[in-house]
Amino acid sequence: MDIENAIAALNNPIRRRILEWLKDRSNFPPALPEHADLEGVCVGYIQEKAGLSQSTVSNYMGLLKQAGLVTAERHGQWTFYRRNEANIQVFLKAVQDELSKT
Amino acid sequence: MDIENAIAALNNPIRRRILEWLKDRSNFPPALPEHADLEGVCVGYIQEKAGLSQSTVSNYMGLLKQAGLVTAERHGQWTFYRRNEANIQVFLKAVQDELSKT
DNA sequence: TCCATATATCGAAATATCTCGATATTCATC
DNA sequence: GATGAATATCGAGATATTTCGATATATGGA
Repeated sequence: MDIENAIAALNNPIRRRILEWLKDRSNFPPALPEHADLEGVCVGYIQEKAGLSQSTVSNYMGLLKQAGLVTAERHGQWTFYRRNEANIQVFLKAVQDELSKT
Repeated sequence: MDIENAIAALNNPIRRRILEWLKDRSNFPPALPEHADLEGVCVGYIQEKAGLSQSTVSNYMGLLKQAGLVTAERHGQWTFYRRNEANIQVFLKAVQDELSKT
């Protein structure tokens, strides 16, 4: 958990929005039947929702992953991204500890 | 309290460090006798501690102020900056609300 | 009024980020 | 092994940030 990378990754409204969307799978189209049991959302769905180019969204997800805010799992030709809830909490605690006075 | 500006202001290790230093007045040289009753730290002291140019530090403090993380008070030729604890808490709450899942 | 001090603002060069289209890689299917 | 689909990586132009020195502004004192 790198607070430096995490803040940089969060310093962009669309990346923050993606993290919010990923809170709820129902923000995206239903998974394909063969993916019904898998967690996370594929890049294509995120791209469609964000309205940015494929390469930009892939890059964004890479930044979020490098920051530890999401995890990636490959299944066939798809990469499924989902929030890393534990690390997000670690980050929030770290920011709170750094910013709070006492 | 603008979460957008605040994250941008915090996306810099020295600005975050300045906010930490400002938690405790004793991180800086003692105030001049005529300022003994005033809150906050003047730009010169912050500059000295940060080891950056005067214009850079003035710019940094302006960014932190615009983000609502500090307040500025002019007294004579000095500007005294101090943390805006209330807004910092508001910011922390906002980030928590935006990032936390539930 | 003139000068020194503290801070703010300006202009610019170096670097980083954003965002894209093009290309490469990976994997499933025929 | 050729093809198509999903994703990653590359290279580049546009824009933003960093940081500085120089200059402007404000204030207090001789």
